Amino acid sequence: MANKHLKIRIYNGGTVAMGPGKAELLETIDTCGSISSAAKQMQMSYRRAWELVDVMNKCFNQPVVTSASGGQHGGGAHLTDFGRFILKSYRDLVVKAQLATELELNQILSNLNQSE
Amino acid sequence: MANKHLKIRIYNGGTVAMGPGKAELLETIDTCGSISSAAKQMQMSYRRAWELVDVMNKCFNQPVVTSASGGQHGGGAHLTDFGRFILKSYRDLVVKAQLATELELNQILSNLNQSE
DNA sequence: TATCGTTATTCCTATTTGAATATAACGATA
DNA sequence: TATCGTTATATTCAAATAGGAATAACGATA
Repeated sequence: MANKHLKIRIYNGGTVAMGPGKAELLETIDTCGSISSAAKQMQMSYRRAWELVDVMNKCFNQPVVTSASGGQHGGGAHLTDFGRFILKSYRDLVVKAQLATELELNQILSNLNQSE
Repeated sequence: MANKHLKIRIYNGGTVAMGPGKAELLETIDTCGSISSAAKQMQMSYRRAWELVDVMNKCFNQPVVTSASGGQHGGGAHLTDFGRFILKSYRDLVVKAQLATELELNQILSNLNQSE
């Protein structure tokens, strides 16, 4: 039953500004301190991780992640306060949505076949 | 600001059982009476519309759409009572989710750049 | 100034997706 | 039984997407 679930994405025009994957990436960058190590931990190419960050930074009116190259450890990336704010808003949004729609969600999920 | 919005999809494993596009298709089939005319109205290929219906019918433990070929007008398709039930559940779910997350949604949407 | 791991970017290829086309089957009706 | 518009399905081709590999730039440190 863990494979039946709800996903919420927030769009800016045709592009996803925030969603499950981007939120997870932000959290992983926060704990890892760099895009590359976050990508490795999430088993995602650096290219893709960087692109997701780029999309977010371009969608919002402030950067959610700042980064620098060079230095002793090659550089790194970290969430901005704004990034933390957006991330928390999204996480809260998902939780509240799940709570508020328990009835309807269950009406749908309980009628799904098993998958995988 | 109409281009900033939230989309909710419900997954059965890796496949989308219900989402904005499938819900709209169900409504259009309901008013049109056939997959082909619904596809035409939504400017979507018949092949794609049929596939979306097929995915839904396979995801759920009962069909959401039944169809028949042949007859005076070539046949047609219509929503089952179960299909109407799932559709209404999804529509209610989306409305309730929006209402319950107004604060967080606005915190995110208000920080998005304009797009298009 | 050489080293290091990371950021940032480009290029090319493989895979996936989507659309268009074609065709058979269907069955109520005239 | 001929007609009709639809369902259902396969095939092919173009387009979009994803992924991998390669490389330059960066800057603190030794």
